[in-house]
Amino acid sequence: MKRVRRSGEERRDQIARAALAIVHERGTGALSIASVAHRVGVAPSALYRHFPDKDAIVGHMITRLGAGVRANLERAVAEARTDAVEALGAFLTRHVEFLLENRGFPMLIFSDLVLQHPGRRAAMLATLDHFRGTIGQLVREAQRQGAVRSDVDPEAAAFVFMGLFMPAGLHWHLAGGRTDLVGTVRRAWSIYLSGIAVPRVPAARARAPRRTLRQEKRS
Amino acid sequence: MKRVRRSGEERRDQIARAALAIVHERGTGALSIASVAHRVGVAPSALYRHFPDKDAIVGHMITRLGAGVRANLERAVAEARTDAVEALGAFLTRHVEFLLENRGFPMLIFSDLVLQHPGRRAAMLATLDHFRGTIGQLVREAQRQGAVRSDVDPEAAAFVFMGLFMPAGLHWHLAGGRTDLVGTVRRAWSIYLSGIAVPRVPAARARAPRRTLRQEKRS
DNA sequence: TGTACATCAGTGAACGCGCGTTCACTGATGTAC
DNA sequence: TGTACATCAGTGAACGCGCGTTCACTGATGTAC
Repeated sequence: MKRVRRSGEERRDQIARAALAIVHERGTGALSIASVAHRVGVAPSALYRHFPDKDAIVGHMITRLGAGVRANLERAVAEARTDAVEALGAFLTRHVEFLLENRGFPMLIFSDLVLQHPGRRAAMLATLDHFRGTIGQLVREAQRQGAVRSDVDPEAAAFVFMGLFMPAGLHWHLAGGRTDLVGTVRRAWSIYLSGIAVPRVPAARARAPRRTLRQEKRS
Repeated sequence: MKRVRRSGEERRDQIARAALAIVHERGTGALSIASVAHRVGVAPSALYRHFPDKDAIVGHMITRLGAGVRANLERAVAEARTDAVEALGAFLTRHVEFLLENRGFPMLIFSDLVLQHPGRRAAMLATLDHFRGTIGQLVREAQRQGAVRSDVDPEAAAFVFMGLFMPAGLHWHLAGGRTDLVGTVRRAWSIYLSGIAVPRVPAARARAPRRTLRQEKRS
């Protein structure tokens, strides 16, 4: 067999990507040293040159994915200074695109690899709290900007926000990627916006329309 | 060892309940013939007197759970004749209670046991479509009853409805059951209602208030 | 009520299999001289 | 530019382990007489 030698970090990322692809295509139960090695094109024992054990491979995958989610959130916070509602909408789209690029991610979160591993479970809870907290912060910012009703509970609004992509994602996954995930999430976002936005004032007392609040059109 | 003999269907249900408890407590990876048998208090080989193989045990669990969800949905449809919005709210509470009584259920749905099993995956998609379809139907009924705005897309509203308990449930699970799941879902329901309900008419043109539409109070 | 028998839930040893991991060895690559 | 050597990614055989499942056997329970 021809041996192809690769240097450290390049191989580590390649292994993590192969592992995520296997989780997406065949589930976490198919994630074995043998299956990852086969996908990378290497003998199973070769993986131990790059990671101390299987657990470290899973850890590397999750760390990279968590960093991706946090980067998107930070970008949303920066964008929220000008228009918090638009920042929320843009983040939602970006987050769905991120999930589409890392399709094994949701399955990984709900798997034993995370839920039965105390450290990673705690880290996942912290990430979830960070996610909720940031969304809640953006909702408060939107309230300050006058785009979201002041009687809306930002905490609850953050929970509902996370619910905008979860059912659509589950359906998309069960249907084998044959549903319009982006469109479904966009329509859900539209309803969400109606639920939290400052209502349109009666025509007689109308102020100038908000340009930045891009409400979706419904058929 | 003392042998305790049990008749057929009683044992089958006991085995299914033990399996679900193991999934909840230790994850699907810990669901083995040995672990289930140990929990039931029987030798591993004894399970083969009640099920042809492990797959049949998983199938029995899922069938029972699916029937529970469908029963709750049918009850909601019956209740919707008088007040569809109240039926939706009551169903949401009942569904959360059902999840609390069958705590391994969400983990089971997202596991390889369902996702990597073509038949069960198709059945799960059908159940999800049935769920969405029924909720959409209730939203349409609520529109006919004048409680939900006519410009709301019932399909999208059904997706958002499913998102009301998913993030709260995930958070509850990651936090080890130490969050107020029922309260969180109730607050999410409140925001959802604001998003789809017919807006309160200005005081000058106010009609009689709808008694049956119980909107949650926010602090 | 007492006895003989059929039924069938439960048992424990054994199996083949894929798993994660170890380890002595290989040989291509980069570097020092 | 050529040679000797250190480095280290990759190899394949071997390991112990838990898995799902099989199978001949056990013995308590229910029933027929």
